[in-house]
Amino acid sequence: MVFRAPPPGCRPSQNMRFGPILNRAFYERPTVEVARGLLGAVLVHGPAAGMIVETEAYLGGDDLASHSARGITSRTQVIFGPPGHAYVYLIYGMYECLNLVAEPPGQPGCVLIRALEPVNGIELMRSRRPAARRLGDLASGPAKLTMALGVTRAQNGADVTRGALVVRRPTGKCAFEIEVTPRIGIGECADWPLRFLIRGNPFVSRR
DNA sequence: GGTAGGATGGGCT
DNA sequence: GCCCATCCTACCC
Repeated sequence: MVFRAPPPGCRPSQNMRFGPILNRAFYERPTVEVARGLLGAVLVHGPAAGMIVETEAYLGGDDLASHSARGITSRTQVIFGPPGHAYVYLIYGMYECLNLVAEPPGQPGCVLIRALEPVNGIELMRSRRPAARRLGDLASGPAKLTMALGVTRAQNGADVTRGALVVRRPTGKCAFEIEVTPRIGIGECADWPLRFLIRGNPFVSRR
């Protein structure tokens, strides 16, 4: 199967070289700053990689949409731990979603990665995502991208500042505007403006 | 182009 | 027992 070429615009080049790994200090900041800062960065898992084009912030305090809202449990303890770690959870009994923990240790806050623009290892991603018919379907959703990258609950609690699963700065310049909308698929706090996406990027989960 | 409905299991009341 | 931070298929314009 031949994928249609991606449209022109602010695109990462395929087989691009990446910059340095985002370090602990990057994540040890307010969750919204981390969510915005992750846009344009490259999520790498082994040979597969994609540029982050859509994120959502899940806060502490009175954000009742957050899994951390009802306190520390065996599932949510990672969110209260040190920043720069992966929080991966099972959703609808079938799919897995990847978050990156923000805020100082002890303070809850995490960023859901909602969509990637595939960059490297696209054939491998295709083999992991047989249902994807177009390049734009490969990683354009929180569970699609974990399938494409091979991320599972085995990575829950993993340190994303070192190891197989990391986030890197892109090299070179890539200017874009950040669009802000309410988060998708939640009941509580449904109108809070905590979804961030690269404006005009065709690989987001929805417009 | 669009959407209704089903899959499927862990977390929490 | 109910609720999901979802995706895919079938079916209908």
